[in-house]
Amino acid sequence: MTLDDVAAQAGVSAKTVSRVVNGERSVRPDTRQRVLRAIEQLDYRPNLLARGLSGSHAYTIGLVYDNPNAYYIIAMQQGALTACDALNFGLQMRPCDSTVPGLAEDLRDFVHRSRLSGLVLTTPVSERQATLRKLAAYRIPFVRIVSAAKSPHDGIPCVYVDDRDAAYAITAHLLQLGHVRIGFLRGGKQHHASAERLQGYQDALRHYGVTLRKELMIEGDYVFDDGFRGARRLFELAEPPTAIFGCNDEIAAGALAAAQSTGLHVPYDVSIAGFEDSPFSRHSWPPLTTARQRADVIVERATRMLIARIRGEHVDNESFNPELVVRGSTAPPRPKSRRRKRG
Amino acid sequence: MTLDDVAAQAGVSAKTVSRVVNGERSVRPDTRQRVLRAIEQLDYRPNLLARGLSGSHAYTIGLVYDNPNAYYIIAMQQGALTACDALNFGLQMRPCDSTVPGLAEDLRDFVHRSRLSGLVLTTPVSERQATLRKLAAYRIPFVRIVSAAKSPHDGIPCVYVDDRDAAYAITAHLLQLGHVRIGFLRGGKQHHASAERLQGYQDALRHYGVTLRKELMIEGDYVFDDGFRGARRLFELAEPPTAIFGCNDEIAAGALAAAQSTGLHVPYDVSIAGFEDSPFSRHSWPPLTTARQRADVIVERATRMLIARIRGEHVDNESFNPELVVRGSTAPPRPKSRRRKRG
DNA sequence: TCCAGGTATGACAGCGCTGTCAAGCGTTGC
DNA sequence: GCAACGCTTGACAGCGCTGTCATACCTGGA
Repeated sequence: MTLDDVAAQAGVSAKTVSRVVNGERSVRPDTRQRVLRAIEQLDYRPNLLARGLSGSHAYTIGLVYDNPNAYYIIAMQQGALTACDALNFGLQMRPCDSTVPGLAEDLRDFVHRSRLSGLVLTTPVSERQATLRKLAAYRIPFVRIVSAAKSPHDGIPCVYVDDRDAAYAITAHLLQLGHVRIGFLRGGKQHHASAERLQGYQDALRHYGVTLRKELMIEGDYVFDDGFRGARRLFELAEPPTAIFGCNDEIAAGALAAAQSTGLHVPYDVSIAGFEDSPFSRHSWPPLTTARQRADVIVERATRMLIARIRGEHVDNESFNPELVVRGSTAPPRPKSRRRKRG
Repeated sequence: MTLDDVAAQAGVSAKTVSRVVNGERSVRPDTRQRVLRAIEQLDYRPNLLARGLSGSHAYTIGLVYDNPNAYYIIAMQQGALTACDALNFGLQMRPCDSTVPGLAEDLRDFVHRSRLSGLVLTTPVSERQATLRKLAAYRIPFVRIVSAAKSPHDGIPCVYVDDRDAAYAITAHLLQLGHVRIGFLRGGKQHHASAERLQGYQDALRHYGVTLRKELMIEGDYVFDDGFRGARRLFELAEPPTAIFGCNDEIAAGALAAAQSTGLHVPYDVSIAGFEDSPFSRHSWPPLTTARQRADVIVERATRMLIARIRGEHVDNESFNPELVVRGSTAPPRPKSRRRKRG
C-alpha cells in the first residue's frame, strides 16, 4: 500500500494524499473526506523510512530522560509509544546526564544526526533553564514535563504535574491519622519536584498548625540507601518521628528497610509513606501508602502535544494531579506509653 | 556525509562503498582498506532510512519479550541497543503474550509490516517450539536465548544460559550453611528456566544426600504475591523449612515480606535466596542472596549473532553462566531450641 | 596466444515519500 | 467584464541507499 494506491482510489494526486496524511490545512473538506475514506478502505499506513528520507525531518521524536528508575522509564516509553503509533511517528529513547555541561549541544547533535522531529524532555532535564533556552535558540521543537502547581508563563509548551498538592495530601493524611512528628526524607535535589514535595509537606504542617522542625527534614538523593540512612538518623533522635514521608518510593523502601533493621514495626511503631506508586510500593511489606503518578499517561499527552506542535498546530499547556493511594504502611500512631523497641 | 562522498574520497563507486559497509566478500582487500580509510576520515555513518527504503529489509531488528519485569526489559533493551548502535542497525521493542495462539503469525506480520531484518527471541517466547518452527518456515532470521545446561543441537542458533548450574550453586550455598529443610518456590511454569532451576535445586539436594520433600516445593508464578502466599504455606507446615529458595527475586521478595509479616527474622529465623540480581534483591532488608544474570550482556551477544547471521556469516552458539551473589538474607540455621516466633 | 569462467567493479533504476514550484480555479473589487 | 488574488491541486525531482545487471579484469589451461 503506497500513497499512489490511495491516490488512485480517491481520484487525486499522491501529493494531495500526503497533505491529508500530514494534516495540512489547504485541502478542501470534501477532498479530505474522499482521501480519508480511501486510506481507511486500503488500511494505508505511511512508510516512516520514505517520509524520513524525503522530508525535512525523520518523523521521529526523541524521549530524553535522566532517571535511574526502570519502572519509570518503561512507563514513559509505553506512553510515548502509544502516541507515536497512533500518529505514525517513530520513537528514539535518549538517556542522558542532566548535569553535564554541553547537554544542549549534545541534544542538538542527537537531533540533527537522526534528523529528529522534536524532543520530549522529562525531569530533571526539563528544569534546566539554560538548556531549554539553547534548544529553543537552535529551533528544536520540544515539549517539557515539569513539576509545578500552576501553568508556567514562559511561552514554552509543557505538561505540568502538581507534586505540591499531592505531597500536601499525603502529609494531611498522616496528620489526620494523628501524627504530629512527621519526618521528611528529601531526595533528588536536582529535581524541582522534590522542592515542590517539600513545599507541600510544609504547607500541610502549617495549615494544621504544626511547627516545622529542621531535624525532621533530611536531605538525600532519590535512592534506597539515602532512605535507609536518613530514616536511621531520624530513629536515633531523642524524640523520633512517628511517621516518615519519603520523597519517592525508593526512599520510602529504604526507610522501611531501616525500620525493619531497627526492629520497629511498620505501621504500628512508625508509619511510612512514599511517592510514585512504583511496584516497590506494592511489593514491600507492608505495602506503601503513596501518590499515584501515571507517567505513561503524562508522557503520552506530552508526546501528542509535541507532534501537534511539529505539525504547526496550536497547543495549550496541560496539567495532571497525582492521586493519594492509602495502603498498609500508614496507621495512627501508637500511644507513647505502649511504644517500645523490638528485636 | 553520503556514500558518494566516501566514494569520491576513496576513488571508487558508491556501490563498492556500499559493499564494504555491508561486509560483502567480493571486494579486493586493498580496495576495502581504501574505502575503510575514507569512511573513517569522513566519519561516515550510513543512513538507516535510506538503506531501509532501498534494501530488501529495514536494517532493524525486533526484540521480542514476554516479561513483566521492568528491570529486565531495560537491561535487555540496553544490551540490544549497544549492539545495534555499533553495527548501524535500528531496534524495535516488541512485547507480546507468549501463550496466545497465532503468535508466530503475529510476529511474521510484525516483521513484514516493518520489513524487519530479524528477531531476537527471549524467554519464554524462545521456548515455544511450534512458534520457532513456523518462524523458520517463514524464513525469518532469528536468534533465541534459552535456558539450557548445554548447547541445543536443533540447528537453530541460540545463546543459552545455564540456570541449572546457578540454582545448584545457590542450593549448595544453603546446604553448606547447614540447612537441610530448604523450601523451593517455583514460578513461571511457562519458562523452561524455572524447570532448570528446580532441577538444579534437586540435583544439589541429591548430591548432598538430602531427601527431596514434596511439601517443600510449591508451584506459583514469577510474581510477588505467589512468593508471599507460597512462603506463608511453608511457614505453616508442622516442620517449616529453615531456608527458602525463590525461583526469582520477585518471588523471594514476596517470601521476605511473608516472613516479616509472620514475625520471622531474616536470616536468623529463616534464610531466603532469590535469582536474578534485580534491584529488588539489593533494595530489600536484608538484601537478598541471589544469582547474577547479565541480561544486557546476554542480549547484546544475541543481537550481534543475529546481525552476523543476517549478513550471511557463520555463527556458533554461545553460553553464559549466572554467578552466585551472597548477601545478608542467608545465614546458618538457628539451633532448634532457640528458634521462636516473634510477634 | 586465446578463450572460458570466475571475480571485482560500476551504471542505473527505483524504493515511497515530501519540497518546490507552477497551474488551475473560483472569488472579489473596480 | 477583467485583473488580481487566494485557495486548492498536481507534476516532478530527488532524498541516500541497495538490487540488478552489465562490464572490466584476472587467472589458468589448451
